[in-house]
Amino acid sequence: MVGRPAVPEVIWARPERAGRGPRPAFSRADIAAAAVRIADAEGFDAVSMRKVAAELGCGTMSLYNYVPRKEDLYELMLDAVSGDYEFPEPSGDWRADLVALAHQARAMMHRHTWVPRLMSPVYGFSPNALRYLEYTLSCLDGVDARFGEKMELIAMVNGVVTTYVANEIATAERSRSLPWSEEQEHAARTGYLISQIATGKYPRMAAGFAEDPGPIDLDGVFDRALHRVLDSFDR
Amino acid sequence: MVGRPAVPEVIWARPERAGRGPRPAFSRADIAAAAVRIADAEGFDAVSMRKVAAELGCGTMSLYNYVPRKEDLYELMLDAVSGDYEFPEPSGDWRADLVALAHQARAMMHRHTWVPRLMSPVYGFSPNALRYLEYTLSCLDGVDARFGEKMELIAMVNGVVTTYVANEIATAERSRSLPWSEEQEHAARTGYLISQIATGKYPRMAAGFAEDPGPIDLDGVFDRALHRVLDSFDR
DNA sequence: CCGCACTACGTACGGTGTACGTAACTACGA
DNA sequence: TCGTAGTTACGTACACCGTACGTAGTGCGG
Repeated sequence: MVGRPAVPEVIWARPERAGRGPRPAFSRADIAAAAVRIADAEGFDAVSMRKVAAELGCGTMSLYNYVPRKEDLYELMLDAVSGDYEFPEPSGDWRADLVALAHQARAMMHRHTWVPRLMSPVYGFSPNALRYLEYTLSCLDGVDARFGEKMELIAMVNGVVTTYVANEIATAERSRSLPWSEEQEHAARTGYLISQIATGKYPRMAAGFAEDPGPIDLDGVFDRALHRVLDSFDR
Repeated sequence: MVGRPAVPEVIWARPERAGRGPRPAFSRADIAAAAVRIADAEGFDAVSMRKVAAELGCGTMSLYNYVPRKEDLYELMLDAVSGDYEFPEPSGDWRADLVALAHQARAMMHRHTWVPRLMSPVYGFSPNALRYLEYTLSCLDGVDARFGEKMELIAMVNGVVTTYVANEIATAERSRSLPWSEEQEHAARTGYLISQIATGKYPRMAAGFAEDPGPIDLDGVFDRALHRVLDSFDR
C-alpha cells in the first residue's frame, strides 16, 4: 500500500528514511539531481515521472514512494539548484551584497532556465530557501528598517530577478523547440510588427522603433532595473 | 488537408477568413471567449483543445483550422481579456495615469487569475497589446526621456504588476484545487516553518516572525512596490 | 519472532496535444 | 460557366502524461 496522504504535507517535514521496511534505494538529492539533469538537457516540459524514474533506473511508480505528487518533485528541484548559492560574509555594504546575490541568482537561472517557471511563494520554505532568506536578512543587519520592510525589499529584488531572467530566457529559447530557425521566427514576428506599425495606428511605437538603437544590452537593462529597486529603498 | 505551417506564423498575421471554402463557423473572438470562459470557471489547466471545441459545439480537430497550435489559443485568450482595458485621455500627470493603468491591470488579473501565467514578452504583439503599449506611451508624451527609457519604465511597471498579482493569486488559490481545506494547508506549512525556525538556525527570521504584524495588507504592499518603481524613474 | 509498515513495480484509466485521412463545400482562374 | 484547388469539418489513432490500485517482497519495532 502506497499510502497517499489525506492531509496536507510539506515534503520537507517527511523523514527521508522511515523506520520500517527496506532501506530506500535513493536519496532525495539523487531524485532531485536526476530531475534537474533532465530539465537542463531536454527542457522543463520533458520532466515526467516516467523519465525521472528511468534516469534513476527504477520503476515509475516507485518514485511515488519518495515524491507523493509531481509538485513535490518541483520543490526538490528548486531546492537542489538553490544549493549552488555561495553566501560570503556580508561586507557591510548591503547594496553591494544584494547586487552580488542577485547576480548569483541570475547566473543560476541561466544555468537552469526552467527555474523562473517554478518560482512562486508557494515553494518558499525548502531548506535552501530558508538559508537564502536568512543570509539575505543578515546582509541587511545594519539597516535601520522594520522586518516587514526588509522582507518587502527582498521580495522586490527576487521579483525583479525572476521577471527579467524569465524574459531573457523566453526570448532566447522561444524558437529552441520549434521546427524552424530563430532567424525565421524573428523575421516572422518583426515582419508582422512592422506591418502593424505601418498602418499608422501606433505612431509613438513607430517613432520609437524608427530610432533603432541596435541590439538590446540585456546585462545593462537588468542592472539598471536592479539598481532602481535598491535605490528606492535607500534613503 | 489541414496544412500545418512549415514556417513560423504569427496568428494575427493570418486572415480570419480565407478566400476559398465554406465560411468559418466561428470567429477568433468566439474561440477566445470560449477558452476564457473555461479558464475562468475551471482553472487554466482545464483549458484543452477538446474542451474548447466542446464549448463551441464543434469537433476537436476543427479547432485546428482556426488555431494552428495550442500556444496560439493562449495568445487569443490574452488578447481577449486585454480588450477590457479602458484608455481614458491622459491627464498630464503620467504617474497618476500609470498607477491607474496598473490598477486596471491588477483588477483584470484578479478577474482572470490565469493571466499572469501567460504573461511573457513572447505574446507581446497582439492587437490589444499594441493598443495598450501605444496608450502607455501616450501617457508619457510629456516626459523628457528617450524611447528606450520609456520602454524600460513600462516593462518594470508591467513586471511589478504581474509578479505581485501572481503571488497574490498563488497564495489565494494554492489550496483551491487540493483535497483539503485552506486552514489545513496553512497549518501544515506554518507548522513546518515554525518547527524549522525553532531549530535556531534562522535567528533573523525567528526574530522577524516573533513580531507578528498580523495579516498582510496586500493592497498596501502592491501600491508601495508600484510607487517605488515610479519614484525611481522620477527625477 | 511475528506482524506491520515500508519499498518496489506492473497494470490500467482517463486525460492530453495533434498528425493524418476523408468528405463536403465554395470562390477563383480559365 | 465550370472544374478544381484550397478551405472547412471531423473521426480515428498515437504517443505521452499523472497517478490510483493491487501485489509481492523486505526488514525493523514490539
